[in-house]
Amino acid sequence: MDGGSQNGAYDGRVMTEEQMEILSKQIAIYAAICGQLVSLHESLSSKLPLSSGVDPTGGGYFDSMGASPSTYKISHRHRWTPTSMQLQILESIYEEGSGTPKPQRIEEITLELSQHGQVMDKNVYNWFQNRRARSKRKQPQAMTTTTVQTVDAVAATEERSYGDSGGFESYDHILFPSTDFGIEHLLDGGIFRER
Amino acid sequence: MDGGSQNGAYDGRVMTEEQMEILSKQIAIYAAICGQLVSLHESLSSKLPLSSGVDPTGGGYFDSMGASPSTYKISHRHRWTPTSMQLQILESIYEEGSGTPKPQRIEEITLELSQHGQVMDKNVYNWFQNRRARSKRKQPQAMTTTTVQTVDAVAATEERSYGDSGGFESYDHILFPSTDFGIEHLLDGGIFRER
DNA sequence: TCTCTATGAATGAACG
DNA sequence: CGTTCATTCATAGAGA
Repeated sequence: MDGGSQNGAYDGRVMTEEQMEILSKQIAIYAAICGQLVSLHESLSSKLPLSSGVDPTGGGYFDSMGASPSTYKISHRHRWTPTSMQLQILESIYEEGSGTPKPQRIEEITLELSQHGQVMDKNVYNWFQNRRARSKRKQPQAMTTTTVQTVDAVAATEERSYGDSGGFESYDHILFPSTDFGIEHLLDGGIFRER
Repeated sequence: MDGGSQNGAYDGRVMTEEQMEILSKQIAIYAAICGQLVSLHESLSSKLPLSSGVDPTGGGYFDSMGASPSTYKISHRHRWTPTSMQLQILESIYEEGSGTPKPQRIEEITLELSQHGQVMDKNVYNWFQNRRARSKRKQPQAMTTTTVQTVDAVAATEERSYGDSGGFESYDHILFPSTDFGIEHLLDGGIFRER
């Protein structure tokens, strides 16, 4: 990336660290998703028995399933870490208005999440608990107009436009949204291209 | 694995309805994710990397100032650094016997500290948490100066052992995979575009 | 400059 | 539920 404006002692228009960080995160999620997408594609298009609990990319932190069944020492890599996908789903559900995670609902969510990585009910429960607790503990400390070149206030406009209809409960709801990205472009260019 | 089209003895190179369906599914998921990605971006881009997304507090980040005589860089967000004054106060309070400062107390302390530099209660909270955790870990080990490294080394070793099963344990591994997706393209087209 | 350490911050899990 | 503990990640600053 040429960056261009490298003239001078101070370059202002290249990415800031912050943006870089954000970008990284996005790419991370994007990459993870794409990986799963590919897996899904392979599974489905070859009509393989799509066994439950496909764990392609998202959650490799569990060293359980794998090489030696006899020597599964369940290394103490405790502490479940939600995958990007799982996080998205969880947040969606959280904002779904149902601020109260019903005990039965937990299981449903768990089931859904387990499609993207290993999860237990307890994890989901904890997550919601923490989430709520955390939300409440927000500091009334007013920001002193730090304005780190905050890009847009558009967030307010489009914010959570997806959360109202209870979308992520099952895939049926998101199967055919009004997509109109440059799909062909993407397909042709990168995702589906084999390397 | 290509054939096997069961409905109809027709095996061609064009897409079958089934495949079409699959593709649609994939695209749908992809689209949904991208939508959330944008939301995530909006959340993140306004402030620090709060991976959980919603933190409207806009808790401004700032840089330590005051004590350090020469260099104060206002542009570096991230990581509050307590001034020496603040440190003294904090330590005093810490030793005051109140091993666990109550949440309300935190605010008082924050107020007090803010007289000597910018602080947020979150910072104070974290400080006490870390302080206590740190003390506790040093105690049980009669480490005589050199042992510290040993322990750390062991820990480090154990930590670094992840990634064997495909490696998605932490973001580090998926932040920049060998992606070939035209990132710049995407950026230019949508995510980072201001509107 | 590069590395290593100290420590602020994030968060899953647990306690009352 | 609210609060606290434990573990881990990331980064600023010191040292080589």
